[in-house]
Amino acid sequence: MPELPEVETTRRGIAPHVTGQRIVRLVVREPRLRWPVPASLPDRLADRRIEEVSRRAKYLLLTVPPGTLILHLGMSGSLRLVPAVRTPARHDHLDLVLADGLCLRLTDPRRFGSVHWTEAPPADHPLLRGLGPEPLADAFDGDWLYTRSRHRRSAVKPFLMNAQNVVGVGNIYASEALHLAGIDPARAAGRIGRERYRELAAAIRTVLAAAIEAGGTTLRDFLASDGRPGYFRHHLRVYGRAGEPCPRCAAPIRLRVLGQRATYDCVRCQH
DNA sequence: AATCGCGCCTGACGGC
DNA sequence: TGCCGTCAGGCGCGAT
Repeated sequence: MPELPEVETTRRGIAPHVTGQRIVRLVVREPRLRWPVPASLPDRLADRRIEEVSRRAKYLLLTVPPGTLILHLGMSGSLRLVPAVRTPARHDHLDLVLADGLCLRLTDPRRFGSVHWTEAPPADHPLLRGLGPEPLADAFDGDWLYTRSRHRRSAVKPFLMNAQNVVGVGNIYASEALHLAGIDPARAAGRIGRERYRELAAAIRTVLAAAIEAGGTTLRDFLASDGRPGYFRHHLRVYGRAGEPCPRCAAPIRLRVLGQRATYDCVRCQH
């Protein structure tokens, strides 16, 4: 399931191949994604050039003057570069066919992903407008989290997963970062002090950077643009490890449901 | 204003 | 073996 590291892995994988390439055409085989793929999209993209591939939160942004193609991978989506002549498989919903004979192929079994086109600055798009800071950027730190969390009564884990507070921290990395920082995921966000938020912000950066380094986390279906899985799964400290010993104190890892999400923590060393 | 709960969708998995 | 019910999971949205 693509979280920020998986999307960044995808961006890094495709950028060298697609940057500067001319789009021959867009082939839409299945427009029924989370939102319908705009019918006008093929006309807008044909014969245009991809200038840049960037990322905001979990959105991939392809700069294609005069606009921007915005892609979200949902939770089962992946983008791969394949020969345009390769026969598409069942969940290969669209192909961005490039001038060099390859195509960028979007595969998404659950169809929670989406594709958007905007000719305004992408930051103004309704889906991006309200997003919080990038966790790996300077604008994100413990002081920001501390300020944002005052008087919040919700648990810190769903607080972290709220993209208005910080983007890109999904279910896996929220559990991981809270373990690294020694914070109980169920603790009220408003009852955590400034210093602990500084530790938490550092833990988020550490976990995300390490996950990007490992090529993301593959649980079931995430594949990078070259078709290889991510290897961060082997580095996960608590996620998916209920009953196993905590890597820090050896007490058992617990599985709870918090905000309707599976949440893993150590019964002893997170407070 | 903050928070909760729903629904989208498929594949995996467990029970029988 | 095969069928069927259940569930995860990102995230926007409507309800509270």
